[in-house]
Amino acid sequence: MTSNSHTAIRASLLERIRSGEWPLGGRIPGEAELAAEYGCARTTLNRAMRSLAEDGLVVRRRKGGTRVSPAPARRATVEIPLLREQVEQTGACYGHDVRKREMLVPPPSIRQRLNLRPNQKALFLHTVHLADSVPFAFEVRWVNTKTVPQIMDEPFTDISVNEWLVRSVPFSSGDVVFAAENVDAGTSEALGVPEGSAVFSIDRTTWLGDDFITTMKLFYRPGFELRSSL
Amino acid sequence: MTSNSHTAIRASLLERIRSGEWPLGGRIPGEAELAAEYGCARTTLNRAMRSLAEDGLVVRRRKGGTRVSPAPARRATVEIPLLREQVEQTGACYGHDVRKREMLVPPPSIRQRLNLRPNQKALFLHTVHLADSVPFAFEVRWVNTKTVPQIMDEPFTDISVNEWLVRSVPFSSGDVVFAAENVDAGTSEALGVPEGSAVFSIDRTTWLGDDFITTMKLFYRPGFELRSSL
DNA sequence: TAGTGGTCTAGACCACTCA
DNA sequence: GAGTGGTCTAGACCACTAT
Repeated sequence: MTSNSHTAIRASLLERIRSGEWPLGGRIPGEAELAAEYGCARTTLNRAMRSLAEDGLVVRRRKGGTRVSPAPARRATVEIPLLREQVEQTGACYGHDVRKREMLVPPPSIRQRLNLRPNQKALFLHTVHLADSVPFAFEVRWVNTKTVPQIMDEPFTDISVNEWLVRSVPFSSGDVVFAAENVDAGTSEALGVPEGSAVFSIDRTTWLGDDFITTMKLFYRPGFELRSSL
Repeated sequence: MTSNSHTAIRASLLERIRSGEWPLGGRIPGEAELAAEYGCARTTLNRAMRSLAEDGLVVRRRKGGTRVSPAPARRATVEIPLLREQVEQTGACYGHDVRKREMLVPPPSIRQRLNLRPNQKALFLHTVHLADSVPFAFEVRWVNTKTVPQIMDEPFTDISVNEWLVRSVPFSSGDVVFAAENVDAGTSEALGVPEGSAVFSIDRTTWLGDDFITTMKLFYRPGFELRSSL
């Protein structure tokens, strides 16, 4: 049990919201008043209330005061761990197999995403991620070698492209798209599942500042679930 | 452009990480030192650095100091809006159709999730969510009427069960599971798609304090994508 | 225009943990 | 034991916006 003041106050405020003391959409007393009630500095109360606001539970406006959010933001935070960790968490042994690795001129859709010039080549990779030697996920990736030239010297025998990038590129922002798809022939073969099976896919593009690094699509073995909490 | 001190400092720190000034896994100067460098109070620098830590970009430990995270947490925050809003964002007109509504004794798996006694009934609902009169998502839901008795009096003609719950229950925590599935006969009929199509599903259970409220499974029309950013 | 949250400061003490 | 982040305070000024 964490028992800082701001944590405890946050919990107390949350309880008062849950109990209905402050109804949905209703106004909550001001910071000064509550700080006096809790016997703390306004700064401390502010931190607790700000935390609730960041979670979308209350809406705050200068002069307008703080209100209980009438429709709390349903925001789920999903962890996207390294595939190796994901596999090892299930107790299985991780492995990976690079099925394809070549320099190619990408199709227009990818070229645009990676912000490449026409006819400029990029590194194209197919990787099968294994859990106890059974296919766990199939990865199709394009890497912008202009941004990450060192990647050309990597054998990817010990660590996967996925992991190499995470551990080599300082910090990158990115877009993610989750979807469900019926697998095509190539993917079904790589995953060892019947064609048409429903697979969970994650399509991710990352960049560093203004420089595009990589775009990747990952198809998980049927039965895969992405868990989270609200 | 937001230009508070802590926001600006956070951005500056992030830039210094990206630039490689502080390498992956490397140690960052202490708060006191950086505060002096930026000419601000330690509190302000602390807030900026804490924000980076919350995003998983740096790892902080007392005495150990602050280090650039060697493998930044890949954490995506996904918004789970009301279905109505989700539909309206696409420019379509929202509608919903309650296909089934009855009090039933739930199967054991659901009974356990809702924490009900054996033979205790719960409200069972089938709802089809429509976008311009075309099925957009199919919802199967169980509601614990002991926790939310008022729901029995609701007609759900104007607003959907989904929305009624969001607007009536103060705040709830919950679990969410995202998956991909080949639709079964009943769902394919409700969505008007061929049996076996890959659909994106969200399975969500919510509760208020220790009281379970509802558990729901939502199947989206094929082609649905959940977008997010890192 | 006045009230409310947003931010910042300077200083203090504490808790954790590395050496 | 000592260094570093975690937290708290009391007070101040500012920015936004409801009335």
